Amino acid sequence: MYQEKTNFFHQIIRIIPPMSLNEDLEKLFQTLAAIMDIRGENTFKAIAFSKVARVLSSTTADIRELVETDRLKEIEGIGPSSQKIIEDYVKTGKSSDFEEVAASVPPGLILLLGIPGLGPKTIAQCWKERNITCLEDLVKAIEQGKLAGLKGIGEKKIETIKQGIAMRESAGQRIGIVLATPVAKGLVQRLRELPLVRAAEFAGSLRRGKETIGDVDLVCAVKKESDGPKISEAFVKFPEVQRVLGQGTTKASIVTERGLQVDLRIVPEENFGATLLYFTGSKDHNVKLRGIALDKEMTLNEWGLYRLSEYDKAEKKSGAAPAARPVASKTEKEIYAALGLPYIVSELREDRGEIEAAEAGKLPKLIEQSDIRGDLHTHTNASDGQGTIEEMAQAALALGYEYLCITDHSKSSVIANGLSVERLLKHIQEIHRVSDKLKGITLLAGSEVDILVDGRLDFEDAILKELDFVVASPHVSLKQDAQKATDRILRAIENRYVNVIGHPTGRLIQKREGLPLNFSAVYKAAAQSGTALEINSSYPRLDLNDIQARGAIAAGVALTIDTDAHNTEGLADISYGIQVAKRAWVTAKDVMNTRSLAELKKWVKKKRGN
DNA sequence: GCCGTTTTCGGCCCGACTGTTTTCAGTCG
Repeated sequence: MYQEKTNFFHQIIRIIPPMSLNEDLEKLFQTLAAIMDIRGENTFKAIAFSKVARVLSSTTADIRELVETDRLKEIEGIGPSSQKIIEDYVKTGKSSDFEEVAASVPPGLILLLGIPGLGPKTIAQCWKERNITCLEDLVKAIEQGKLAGLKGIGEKKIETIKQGIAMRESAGQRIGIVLATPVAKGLVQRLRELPLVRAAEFAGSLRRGKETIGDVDLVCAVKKESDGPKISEAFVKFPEVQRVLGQGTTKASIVTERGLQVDLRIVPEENFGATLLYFTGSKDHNVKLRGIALDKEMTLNEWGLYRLSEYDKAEKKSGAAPAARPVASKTEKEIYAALGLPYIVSELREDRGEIEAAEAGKLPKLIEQSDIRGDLHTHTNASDGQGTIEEMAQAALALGYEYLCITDHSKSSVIANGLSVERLLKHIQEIHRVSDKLKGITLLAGSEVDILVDGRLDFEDAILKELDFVVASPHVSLKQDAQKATDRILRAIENRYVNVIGHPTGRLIQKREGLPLNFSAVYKAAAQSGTALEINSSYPRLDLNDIQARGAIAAGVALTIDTDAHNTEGLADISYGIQVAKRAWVTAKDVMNTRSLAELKKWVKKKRGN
């Protein structure tokens, strides 16, 4: 049933959007969904609009082009109403349909939906019966006791809302995976060491490899239900725990010293796979799986996959598995199999076509860390790194790499102690000298040459020519407009000595937007010239991101996955780049540093044209 | 609002928890 859509998706994926339009429309449809909720319209209207928002946020299709060629309606989830809104917006920069709806609800109410414990029904009630139209009104109403008397709202509810507002105001923003991953892995390790524990994993967006997360979800399996309390008891006493938020027989919730909230669920081992699947998400992925289950007259929940006929008759009590024999529940793999699907790795579970691809037997064989044969973007103490050439080489050797490219900064990066031409030429010799000395690994003499504001490079071609490999990266002037930024990167791509564009946008997660590139043009030039784009694995770069990297490979662009390591430990960050690559559907053949050294050299030579 | 190889109308994923209730509505993930 998804075949046709899948084929279409593969066709349109070749065209890439200017990000801002997609983001604008995403926000518009999110708002529309929120308004539907507050107005109390059919819930499925809101769900339909939020689905449009999500589809737009995760597509690599060029919306403008889809509008021009009248193919918008071919995207699953976009019906006539949404189509009209998108078309109007693309053509005129606004949508009268949207504005009309938006005018029906005070804009301040939409922000209230972000308060935990406060939902659309209550917000609508506050608005209609107490004339509350924004956060300030709400705070005042609570202070003056004006919420009392509303149907279904008692003292406790008001207290919940108050706490929700406070929580939102002090809300720690989302936490980077680079902080959360070690904590989660440490806790999982401790759980596994407990005598009664049969299995433990982290779930949630952390397991899906998202770049930031809200909290950490852990799932832990025990032999029998009655073991739960002991695990819960032990968990809240782990040394990382700073504060205990809640502790029950099947779940516990704590905060670590860095303010990271961790929720633990404890289930019998026969339900472990179902619970892990459920809490790994994404929600949209799970919704689709449940739909498939229903098509097969089964039902999927956090306890397992059950035949509807048996499930309906079974006795159910809260907090325990239903008294029916599941079709599958112990492992995720068994559940997917029972649904007629191959196993889908967690990084793909975003409802971005993975279920349709799985049904069609077209899931890609994703890249693994073990496919990486070398790192092509690393620094030493010659510029702003901390290790010597040899120390970096030994660390790369320990990772099993065949080659390592040393790419210290170029002369304009003064703050980073960038190399002058003279220093660079000596550095090249030194890299080759160390390489000759070492067994088991080859060092390439490279440079991370600055892409200057107008796209010129920081070294002349005559110098670049002396290098084995060139990474060109933007470091300054990262607030250019789209035209200037794109021209700048295109000019660098066209240079025959440039092999990779390093961290192409220069963004920093949660800190800096980066260059607003016209990716469609960048991909085209990169593919035609034989220039790779980098997935920079160091946090908070992760640049390209998952959507951009997926667009790149669909456009036939080669990638590299590098760490930009500034010390020996930094080389291990490759795992984060691999996660981004997996989320981008990247296979080993899409990535240049999975190739042998000979192939890599051949590729460099080809672009140089000699 | 969106969708369709049993449907162009009538469905649309599921359970836990909380608070306000006396059988349920709202919120959340």
